[in-house]
Amino acid sequence: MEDGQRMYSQQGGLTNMSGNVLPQYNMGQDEPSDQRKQEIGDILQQIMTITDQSLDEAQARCRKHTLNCHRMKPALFSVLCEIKEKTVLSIRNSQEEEPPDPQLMRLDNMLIAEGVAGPEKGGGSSAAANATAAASGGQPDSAIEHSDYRAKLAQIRQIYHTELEKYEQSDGSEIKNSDYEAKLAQIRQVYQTEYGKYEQACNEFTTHVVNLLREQSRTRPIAPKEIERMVTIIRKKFAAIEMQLKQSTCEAVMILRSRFLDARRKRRNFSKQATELLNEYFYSHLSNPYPSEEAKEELARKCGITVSQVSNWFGNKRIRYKKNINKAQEEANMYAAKTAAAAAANVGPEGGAAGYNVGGGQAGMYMNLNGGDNYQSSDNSITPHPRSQNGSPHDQKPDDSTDSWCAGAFMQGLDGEGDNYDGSSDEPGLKRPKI
DNA sequence: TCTGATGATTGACG
DNA sequence: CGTCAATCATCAGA
Repeated sequence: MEDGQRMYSQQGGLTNMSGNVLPQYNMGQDEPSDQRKQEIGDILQQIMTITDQSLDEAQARCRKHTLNCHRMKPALFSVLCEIKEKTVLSIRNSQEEEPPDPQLMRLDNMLIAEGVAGPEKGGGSSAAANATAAASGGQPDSAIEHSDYRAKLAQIRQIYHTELEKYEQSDGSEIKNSDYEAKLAQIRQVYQTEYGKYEQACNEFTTHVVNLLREQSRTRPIAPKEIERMVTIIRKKFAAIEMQLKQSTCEAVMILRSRFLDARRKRRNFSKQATELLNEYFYSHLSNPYPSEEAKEELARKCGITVSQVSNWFGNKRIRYKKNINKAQEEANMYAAKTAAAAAANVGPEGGAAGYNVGGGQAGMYMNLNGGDNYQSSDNSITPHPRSQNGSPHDQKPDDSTDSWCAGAFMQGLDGEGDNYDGSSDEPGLKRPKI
């Protein structure tokens, strides 16, 4: 804009950028009269200073009016426009039609792929459309100040980043399956909100500038084309912010995803106390180690883990107990003794090990099963393994899970309260080869 | 570094 | 849907 001021000399002579006089713009007069010279000088002076005057002054309005009504104005105006056409525009015309930023395209593609942006689910496009509608449909005179605009941008950025951090920090250690979708949705929402705000700010500012230019175009040679160009320049400036927003969103999605994938495989041992509690429950319900939903919830609460973790634990425990009964028995012994001791301390000798239906029976039962009665009947064609050998049941696919847990071994009396565990039965033959 | 223990995941089954 | 069985991936102690 300032080039305009430099372009026009006080004498009314017109110079181009290099300062040469342009004779063809001498209004066609060989020798303009002094008065005419004076008039032209006046009007140019007014034109040059008009941008320095504040817009809302009544006085300024008055001056603008007189300027606009000046009889020389149309002629001068067209000349100025022509000059501009030939200088400024031709300079800038060369750098139009830039291809879209490839990085922005990449970001866009990723956001669409992740479902953060895109048409489905009322994505960013609709938010953008809303923002556009709001901005364009709104008052055109919503001329925000320059400082306002900066503050707004800063605000957008800040809000976005605080939100982002909130999501990143919120117990990132444990991301469960359901959480992932929820968090992605949160990111999507933040992104769309912020994108909307960004669009709105951009549009407001653009509108503001356009209005300003239109206003000034009445007194200065500003062509519609130039206004358009200014709009694209503004968009370009704003694009940096857009890029930042998209980049941050992409990062957030990537972080979320990697954390989620990590969390799936990460394994943290339960606390000793939790394991203790679980083991106590397991061994005290060894005849039927299938806790009800309520029991699971109770255990989960006591252990500070989730119900599904309790389920996992019992699933693992059962299968591993069966796989290695010998060892498990030692453990069972331990827990039986422990509880017995605890009970003895609390209640008295008679109440000891009340809950422990385990019984040395297990091992024996298990043996019996394999050795004798009905086990092989259930086991199809496979020849029954002689108990004494460690030929071991580990190859039994159909397994003993037929009617009851662990080959139905512990079914009977074991459940009874009274009987405490006698670790007497030790069956070396039970040892099964490790897989 | 090796190895057993262990929590989590997956596919099959009833 | 809950469970089993196999398997994976990591932890933790030697």
